[in-house]
Amino acid sequence: MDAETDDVQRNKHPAREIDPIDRKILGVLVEDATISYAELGERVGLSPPAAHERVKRLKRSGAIRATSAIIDPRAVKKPLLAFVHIDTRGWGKTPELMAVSKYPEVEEIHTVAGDTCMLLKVRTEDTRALEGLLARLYDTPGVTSTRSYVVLSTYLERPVQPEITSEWPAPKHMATPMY
Amino acid sequence: MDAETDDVQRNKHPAREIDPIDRKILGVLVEDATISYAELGERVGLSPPAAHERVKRLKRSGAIRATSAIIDPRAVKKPLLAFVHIDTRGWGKTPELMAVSKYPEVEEIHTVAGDTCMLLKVRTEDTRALEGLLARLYDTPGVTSTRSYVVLSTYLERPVQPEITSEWPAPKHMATPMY
DNA sequence: CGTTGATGCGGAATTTAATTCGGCCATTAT
DNA sequence: ATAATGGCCGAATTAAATTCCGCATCAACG
Repeated sequence: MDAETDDVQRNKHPAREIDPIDRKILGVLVEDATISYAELGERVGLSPPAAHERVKRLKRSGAIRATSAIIDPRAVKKPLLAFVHIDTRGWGKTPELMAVSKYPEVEEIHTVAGDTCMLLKVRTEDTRALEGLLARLYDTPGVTSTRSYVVLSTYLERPVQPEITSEWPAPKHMATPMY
Repeated sequence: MDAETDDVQRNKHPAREIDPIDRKILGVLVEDATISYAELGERVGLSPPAAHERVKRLKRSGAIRATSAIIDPRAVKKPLLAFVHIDTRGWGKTPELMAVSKYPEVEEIHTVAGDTCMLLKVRTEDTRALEGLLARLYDTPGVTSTRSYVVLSTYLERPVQPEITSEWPAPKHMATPMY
């Protein structure tokens, strides 16, 4: 079982390497998921049915996990963005800690190495609601400390997860690391 | 000029409060942006044209900022997720710092209060590429120190920004803060 | 080499959905 | 009271998604 099968596949069908056209398609769909296949084909140089088939394959293979509307947080009254680092006893994913994922304020939960065990991305109506969330976290068995980073302003928040690039940008500085 | 006009409006048209049906629509669209208006209307209790008009309005008002395909980071060879905290001299948004937003590895840039000035969410192919990015950051004038949190595993990553709830979940613990 | 099978493509046809239109009802302002 | 507005529905029209073939390319295989 090679890396491809183990990684991307895992969840789904028979992989098949992502080619440059696929990357273009992904790039377009990240910007607008409701584009017509006619225009998508236009932009990537394919006929509408061909573009359609590519997209179907990308969905089947799991490369496209979902399509989603990007909501303005202010419109749903959750303008406050914060990152919360949590230290826990034992570093385990206990049921109590997992229950945190059911809080609607919590947008992401990751575990990271080092002192900080968990890292949350949360959105709330205001600092008062953030404090309420922190209170609930401290009530959660296993939580020993938290540190919050309240976002003052956001310069960049790309439409979605990874940035798609057709040609790989040469990381110029990588040739001369300085540490 | 009231808060609504100042906040949500700003970018766009004549606001008009988001009602429970709008919230339901947003919730559905966050889960799947390519659903047909027929089914959307079905789920929120409207006819297809009515649902269509609601969505158009939500887009015009800016509540729906965009639609996007959610890509599996492994499919585009960027399986490594990390959060990078950056301390800078002077706390200013200099052109050099803003140029960081052009790095394709960088998915989000926020400024936060406290010692840490900037907070980045980045995805790279591997730790080597992350180091390359850090090297570039250290080359950026104004950067004094960085701290990286490499994500070991992700428990939750909701399809998109804020969690949409039709009825507000009562924050039980908020009545008894403990600090 | 020639053959076979599989894959990806484009054009045309068909089915389905998006969009427009007109009229109705409720709420609000005059 | 009544006019005006906004939001909805059902029907009609337009546009797009999806299916259906036939063709070309490539690779494995005889």
